[in-house]
Amino acid sequence: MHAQLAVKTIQDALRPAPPTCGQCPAYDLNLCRAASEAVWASPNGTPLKIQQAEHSAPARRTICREQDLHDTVPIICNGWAASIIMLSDGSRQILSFLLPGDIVSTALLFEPRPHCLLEAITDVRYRTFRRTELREILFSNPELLDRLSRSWIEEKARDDQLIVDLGRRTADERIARLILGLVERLTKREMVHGDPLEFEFPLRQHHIADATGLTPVHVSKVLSEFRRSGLIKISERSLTILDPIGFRRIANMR
Amino acid sequence: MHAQLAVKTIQDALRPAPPTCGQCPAYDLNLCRAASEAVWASPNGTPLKIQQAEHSAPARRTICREQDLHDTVPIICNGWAASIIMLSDGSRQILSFLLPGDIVSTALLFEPRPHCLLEAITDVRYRTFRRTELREILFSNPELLDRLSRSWIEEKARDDQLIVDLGRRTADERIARLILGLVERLTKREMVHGDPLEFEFPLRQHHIADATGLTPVHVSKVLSEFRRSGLIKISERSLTILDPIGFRRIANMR
DNA sequence: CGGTGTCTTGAATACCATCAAGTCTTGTGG
DNA sequence: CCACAAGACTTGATGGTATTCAAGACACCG
Repeated sequence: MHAQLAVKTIQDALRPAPPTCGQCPAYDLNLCRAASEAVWASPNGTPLKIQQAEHSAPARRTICREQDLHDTVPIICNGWAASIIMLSDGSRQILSFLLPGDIVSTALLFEPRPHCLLEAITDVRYRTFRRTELREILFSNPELLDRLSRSWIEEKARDDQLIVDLGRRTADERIARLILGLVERLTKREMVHGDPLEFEFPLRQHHIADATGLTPVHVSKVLSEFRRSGLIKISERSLTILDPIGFRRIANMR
Repeated sequence: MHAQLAVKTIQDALRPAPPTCGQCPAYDLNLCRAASEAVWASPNGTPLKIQQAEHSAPARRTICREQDLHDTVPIICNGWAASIIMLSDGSRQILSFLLPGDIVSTALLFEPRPHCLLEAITDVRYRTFRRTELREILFSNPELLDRLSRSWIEEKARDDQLIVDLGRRTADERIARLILGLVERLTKREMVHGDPLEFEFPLRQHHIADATGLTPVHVSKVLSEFRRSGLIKISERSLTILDPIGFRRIANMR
């Protein structure tokens, strides 16, 4: 596999100015914003700004590999990404989809090795912070520590839910729950439009398959069935939930 | 369901003295030990010992429920427990088995609600620390913070592995990997005897089923097949791995 | 224009669940 | 101590869900 890294800071500088953090849909819940705004006391007493760098990766590009060592922690600014574990026979399991404002994994604050592949789904902009600095800042400020602990808890809760979904639910339930989980997270970021619920949906069916432990073929069949039942509509990389009540019923069959 | 809580500190006092922490098989990797030994500065400057209480629960008893609120964090001293998510149709998913020295979940340092059921598998002794105190201590001492971060990372890594196992592996692989994962953790605690590998194995087949997303019936069939192939032996609540190489091959089929 | 990636559909198959019956063990109360 | 009930495990028969295999339609891109 042709896994060229996508650190192209120089080219970025030549492109039209990227949106500022204030336009980030995750502005209010963003660790990145908090860290950027934070000022900390350096060892010699001078207040310092945290160092950061902005990067981008085109859709489908690998952002970092499982065995790479990094002294920086990435946070997604824009676009969708996925953290993925690959098996030797080529099958893949997506651990989580990363949306704007998400820290890739809170565990990265403590260890340099991500243990999973990070892949861009859409074009992605992301920011990296030096691990030691970021950790220092987050732990030295009670309000930031609180914010960190919430994202830690949320990360853990989503892992637990995924375990239950993969262990104990049918294909229909898994897929419906995946979509509703995304709706919830997108809603917090104000990336979902009103009634009926509609939002940008860049996932390919193979992404859904890799996230739900199914095959792309079966995902296709389930989604077709959802459409035939009038539950959802998918077109132009956009998803509409036509029957929220019926759809939630599928997701909560047990 | 008859889920009486098992906090019987008074009765405990009447029983023969429990083994000391020094005899805990997880002594060296134990957060509990570190916390117990730690001394911290109180608001008025006096050094304080952390408060803790010791409890016990008999096998099969619920230790705490998903909706309970606790201002304490439990750490297992002795015996096996499981954290479990229950679905409304009665099916269960075990998120993790808890062994001596394990903190139930690092997320409990930040939130009072466990989100999952905690159940004793064998008779269990456990210790509870006040959340605010424990957090304070762990975060104020760099060596303890390091220890905490390691157990956080390990917890995350095990969650990720479970997700992959449930999403992408067959029944044979899941069961073999569950057992080998336990061997690894028990070995660190010096709870595995030499060659051939043998150890106390208190899990019922329904525990294995709940942990691997299978049915007890199918677990029985797979284990029988493992025995017939001469890979393992189970008797008297004790498990022996007769053919480590063959068994690991099953666990790493992809 | 061929190539690649994406999605769909049908047929055959594998894996695991469900159902059912029976053995054996463990615990409990009379 | 025995009788009985409940839990744990096994085994076989049957069925359903999801996989695998295969072929074709369609869009997009260099």
